[in-house]
Amino acid sequence: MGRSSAEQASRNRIRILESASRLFRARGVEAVAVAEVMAEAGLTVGGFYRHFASKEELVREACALSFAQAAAFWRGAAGGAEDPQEDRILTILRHYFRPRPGDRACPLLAYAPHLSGEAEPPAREAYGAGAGALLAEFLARTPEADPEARREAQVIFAAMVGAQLLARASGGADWAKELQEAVAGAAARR
Amino acid sequence: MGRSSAEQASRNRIRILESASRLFRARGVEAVAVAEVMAEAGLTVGGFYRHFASKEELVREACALSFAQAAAFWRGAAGGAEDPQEDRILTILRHYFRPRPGDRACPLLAYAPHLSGEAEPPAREAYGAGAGALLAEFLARTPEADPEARREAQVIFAAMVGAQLLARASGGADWAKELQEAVAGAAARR
DNA sequence: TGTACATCAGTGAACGCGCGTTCACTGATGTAC
DNA sequence: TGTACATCAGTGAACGCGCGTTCACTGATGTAC
Repeated sequence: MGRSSAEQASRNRIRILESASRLFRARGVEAVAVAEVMAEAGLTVGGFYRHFASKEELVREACALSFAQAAAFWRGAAGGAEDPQEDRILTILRHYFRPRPGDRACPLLAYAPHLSGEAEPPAREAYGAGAGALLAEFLARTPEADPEARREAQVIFAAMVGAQLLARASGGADWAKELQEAVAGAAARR
Repeated sequence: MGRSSAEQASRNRIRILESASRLFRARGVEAVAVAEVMAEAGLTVGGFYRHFASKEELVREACALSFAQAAAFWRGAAGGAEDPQEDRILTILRHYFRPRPGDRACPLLAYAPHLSGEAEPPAREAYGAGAGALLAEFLARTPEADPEARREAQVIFAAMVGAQLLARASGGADWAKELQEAVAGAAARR
């Protein structure tokens, strides 16, 4: 196989990013090799560096994509609730805790470990921007003029992430499930 | 250097665990090499396998130790509050968010990434037990007979963990600090 | 108590493996005339 | 439009490095007599 056309090449670039987003969300950044991402995209390792300067750069762009996908999913989930009167935050939260295929796992958790250690600023910024946007999506479902409701929603957002982390890490311990229920209860009771 | 005495050996074993606990909490399990743990304990790599069957086994025991240390620290922090009338959950939470040396970082976050992926059950159980005990320590500071207060404390616990995760991963983004403040506010207002 | 010997904690080098990255090469694409 | 040539997306093997683990060896410790 020789050189690909410019259009084919940019299609491939997108495929690589989509594969990376899926795999990183499913198994985390460290556990996924560049070669695996390329194979998933139907390519071989060598070509990778025609598209990205390093794995770090791939992580940055895949991270941004993952957050964009999650935000779009939240919009769809909250918009498409059966009962339009139902609390939209609660809808998102139910979706969040529902078991789902790994490749749609929450980027908030999936990319965090790789960044908490020794990551460079650009990667942190990609995460910070994406996660901030997701939080904004969440808080947009709360009355503008009510700062108290906003703070409550912030607490619920943080609790949602924390409870999910603990449930995953403990392998679904009972106390972790109890935490999730408490968070869902708080969201319902707002 | 030849064989060490039985007492020296068991002292060394403890030193290895303490080094591992420090390093794992500071930088995470994956980022710390066995050789580094041994060097920190004043030993060399080769001797490691006289004490532990594998790195995984070290992780399990270090994880248990880290949680025990954190629980003891919480007890001390809550017990030693200047104003004995001050809310003890709030005291723990203030401690939790306060910046501190990496080697005292929260095991809830430090060990989670290594387990969320493909860890074996025994490691998950060590985490589940330790984290469950830490949660119990937290909930013990809430009135026994008030199930509503208990649920509130559970939400605050989860929110505390989630807010800290987001603050770390985003590198201290403004929105993350705002989350932390909202959580602290909720704990104060209980 | 003293002596001979087996045990085994700790050493330091080497092995094996996975992974990020590089490189010479291929041949279709794009371009200049 | 056709032709000659440069470009460069993608290939597949190789390199280099870090890390978990193994291994032959050392010599102090522990034990049997």
